[in-house]
Amino acid sequence: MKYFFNEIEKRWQSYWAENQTFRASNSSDKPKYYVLDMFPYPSGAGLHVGHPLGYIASDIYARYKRHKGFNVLHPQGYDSFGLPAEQYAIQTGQHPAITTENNIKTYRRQLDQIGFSFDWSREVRTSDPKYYKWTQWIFSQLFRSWYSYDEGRAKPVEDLLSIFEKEGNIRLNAACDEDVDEFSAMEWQGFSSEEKERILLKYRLTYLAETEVNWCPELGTVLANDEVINGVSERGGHPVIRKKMTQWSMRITAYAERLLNGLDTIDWPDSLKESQRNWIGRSVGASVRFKLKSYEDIIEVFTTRPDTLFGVSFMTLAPEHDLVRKITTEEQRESVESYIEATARRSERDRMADVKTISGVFTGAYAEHPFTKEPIPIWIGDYVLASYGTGAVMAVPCGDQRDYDFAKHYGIAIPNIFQGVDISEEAFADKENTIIANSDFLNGLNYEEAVGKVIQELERIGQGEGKVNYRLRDAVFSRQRYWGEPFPIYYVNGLPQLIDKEHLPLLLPEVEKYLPTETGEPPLGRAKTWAWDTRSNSVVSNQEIDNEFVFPLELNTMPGWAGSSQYFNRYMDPHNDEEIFSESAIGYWQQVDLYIGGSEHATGHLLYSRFWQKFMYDRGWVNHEEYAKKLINQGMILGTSGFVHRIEGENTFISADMVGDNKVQQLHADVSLINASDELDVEGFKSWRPEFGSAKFISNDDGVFKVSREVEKMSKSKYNVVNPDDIIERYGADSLRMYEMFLGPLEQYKPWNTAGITGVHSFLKKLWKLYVGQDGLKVKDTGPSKENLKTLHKTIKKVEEDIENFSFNTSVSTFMIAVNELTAQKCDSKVVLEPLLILISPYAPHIAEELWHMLGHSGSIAYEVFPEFNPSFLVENTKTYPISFNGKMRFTLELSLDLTRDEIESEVMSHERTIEQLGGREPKKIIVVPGKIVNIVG
RNA sequence: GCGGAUGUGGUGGAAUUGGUAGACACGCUAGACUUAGGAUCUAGUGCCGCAAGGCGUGGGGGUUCGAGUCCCUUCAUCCGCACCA
Repeated sequence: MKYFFNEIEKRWQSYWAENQTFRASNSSDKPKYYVLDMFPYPSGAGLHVGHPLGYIASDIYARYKRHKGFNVLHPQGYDSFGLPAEQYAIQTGQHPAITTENNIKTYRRQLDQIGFSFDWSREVRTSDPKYYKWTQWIFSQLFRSWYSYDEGRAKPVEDLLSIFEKEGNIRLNAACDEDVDEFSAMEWQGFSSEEKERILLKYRLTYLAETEVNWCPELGTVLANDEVINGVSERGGHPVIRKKMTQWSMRITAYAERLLNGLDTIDWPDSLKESQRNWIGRSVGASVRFKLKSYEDIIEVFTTRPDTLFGVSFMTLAPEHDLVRKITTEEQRESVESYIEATARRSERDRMADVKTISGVFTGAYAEHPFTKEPIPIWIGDYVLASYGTGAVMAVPCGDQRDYDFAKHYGIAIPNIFQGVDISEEAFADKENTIIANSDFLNGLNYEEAVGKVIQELERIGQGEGKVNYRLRDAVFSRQRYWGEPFPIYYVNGLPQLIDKEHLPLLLPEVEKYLPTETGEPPLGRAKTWAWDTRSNSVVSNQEIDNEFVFPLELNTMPGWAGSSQYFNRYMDPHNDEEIFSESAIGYWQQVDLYIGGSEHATGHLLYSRFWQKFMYDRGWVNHEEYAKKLINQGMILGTSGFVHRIEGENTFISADMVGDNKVQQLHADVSLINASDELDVEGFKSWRPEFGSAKFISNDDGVFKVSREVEKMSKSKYNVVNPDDIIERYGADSLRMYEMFLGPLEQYKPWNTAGITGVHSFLKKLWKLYVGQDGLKVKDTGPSKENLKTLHKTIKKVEEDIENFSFNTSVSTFMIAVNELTAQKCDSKVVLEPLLILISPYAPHIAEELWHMLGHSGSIAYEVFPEFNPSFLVENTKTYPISFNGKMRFTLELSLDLTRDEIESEVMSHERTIEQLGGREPKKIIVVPGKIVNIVG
């Protein structure tokens, strides 16, 4: 009987579907385990072999945990709102919902044939109204909440109202907009309800604000900071400019400190945590307020070096700073104005790229030093960023290289405030070895002492205090797109009003075109039925807007990360129409135990979702502040592109090893036309690209045409995509699964190389032959040999360790060794071969099910409990051998695992060694040299 | 500039806590059996050398009886952040 993998795999996939084998229950006697994948965006191109890597790893772990007796939740869904479907809609007029539905069908078919153990009964789609109802609900809860710094948590707005009623906002320590004025309880009570609403909006966790945003004219939308890479859009690479717009924002900055501290409590990769720490960008220092010489206004700066306050010789403001125009003197006005204009014209990208040029202009105005009262000239310069700190810096040229360069360039004084340091060539920025001088009350102090002292003095005179500053900005939450969640918001006199939970979801309206309107409004501006009737609480025609009962609805939609920020909790109770999830569901599943996904989401999804989780926690809807205990980043599988070489200016291609001094262009050739020896199928290439049908091809001396190879991201446009369908067709899903794991460590980036798959494929054939001969099943009820058992238990031990450490690649090797050994031993004992199947089934579930079935079992192998590891079979011979070294003799003792502690002890004592270093472990091997125990292995 | 990671055969990669480096697989070499199986089986395969033997984990140094592993230093590659005050 041959191993017909295609037949076997289809049979078991339909068995699992029919029997709902992997359906998880929300109650069980077993302990729970939640294994989560980052759900995919269903793109039109379908899956390539790189996509399932993480899914295979998590599936192995999920199946392993079931074998270990856990009730495993392993769901899957689709992040189905997004730009590509919308752009396709703009081009073709096809509704994004249809595109999305088709793409999902392809994804599901491809996922199914890999044999994942997903519980599809819990599938969620972010574009499904039943799902986005709850995305809208969370938005409304954020709208109804504010953040108390005193209590360190989010609270309902009602609490804020009662504080305002009782004592105004004078003593309030809450996250809010910069421009909130103080008011007393009396004043609050005197405000109109409209004024009250405007003030409340400044405290809500999601709020409307005129913000400077990353506007991408090409995409017609605003992008979040993490969607802008080097000044161009992440998607499409279009230029991005700064623009002021009224937008919804999320007050994520309120959570900056907790997002940072929380990182210490979770088992996530260090590099990813570091990215988030960089992104949050905490720096400790002081806020200092400088009085202006001729105005009432003050300039507030943030500095990490308040100890150098006496070294200030000028100040620099960002050109966009609010006070610039006001304080500029008449003589300087012209040059200041032209500088501001020049800066505005430069894109953020140019500004970043051009770090070396020093530029700035004197405003003519002076500030006053808080202690010496000396005048400090105020400059503007584009090295100061409006978006960081207060957009103003106190310049200390002796202690900061940029300030130093600026001062040198414009001939500003560079006073030295460091004891025994030469600053004639460059600034001295070393905090550790600082002794302050020429600084009045700070003289003789080191960095730490000086910081403490100066902050104390600043506080005393009311011109500053210690401060922690963050790089993290509030997250812009509006997108000028069609294919996203509508905001549950309508406007009365320009003020946002929430639509109640009972009337959600607010469905996405139909539009004729998916482009922005002629007047530049978002696509929802084209919807004819997009007004809110407060009497019927329903959507009605825009024509009915009467400013009394019927009001306009929000035209923006939510960004991609909205739908992905709570999906992991929704899986716990995905069909609940009354609540986002029930208390009992969240109480049972608690949090994600293992989350596997790509590191590209480090500062996007993985930060925003932590933020929402903390908010949900504050309001008591979830019971863990971090939703994912452990996270693993799977490395990308890269493509190996092939390049043909065309001689410049001619329609002649030349074999890669014949190029020599010829000037050539490199062109991508489809990888399916290239064999493992880098030889091109020339005829295939000609018909693949008709324009090259008549081209000449110069082969090498062996008569073959070679291509050159390069490792790149797998992508359609690079013609290096390997489709899993083809691999499965030829080698089977089990081979694909095992090979993807065998390719290398899970976390590593690695190129796909189809050639090596024959190794794991022939392993599966050998495995099959171990159980099945020409006349059928070979397995017998005979007793196992000691050797058989040793192989089995060695394998169990190693594979368990490997899975627990996520070293899936080495366990594939372990299986190969085991099968080779058992084949050599001619093992036919059921006692050995049955548990081996359970061990292999997470990796190659189809062949395991088939053989399990052939062994006479009626149910699925998926819930069989893993065999216990029994170390007594791991008998090693005790070996002693002398090794001579440096004229002295040393010797190694190898003791077997089945010795008791006492036996080991006496063995060691007989060599007159101490036992202290043995610890509590049961050693397998003790290595001893004369005089001391060197090491214990075991 | 700051931070993180990685350097092992022709290739992907193994090597628990410092203990026989190169498991396993690809590829390659030779052979066997057969030519409809994308075969299978046997032997070999780090480098130099006929051999004895020597050399070997990016380079240099150190600790140790012993270093791929620990420490210092240096080089290379990749990733994140960045006129961040």
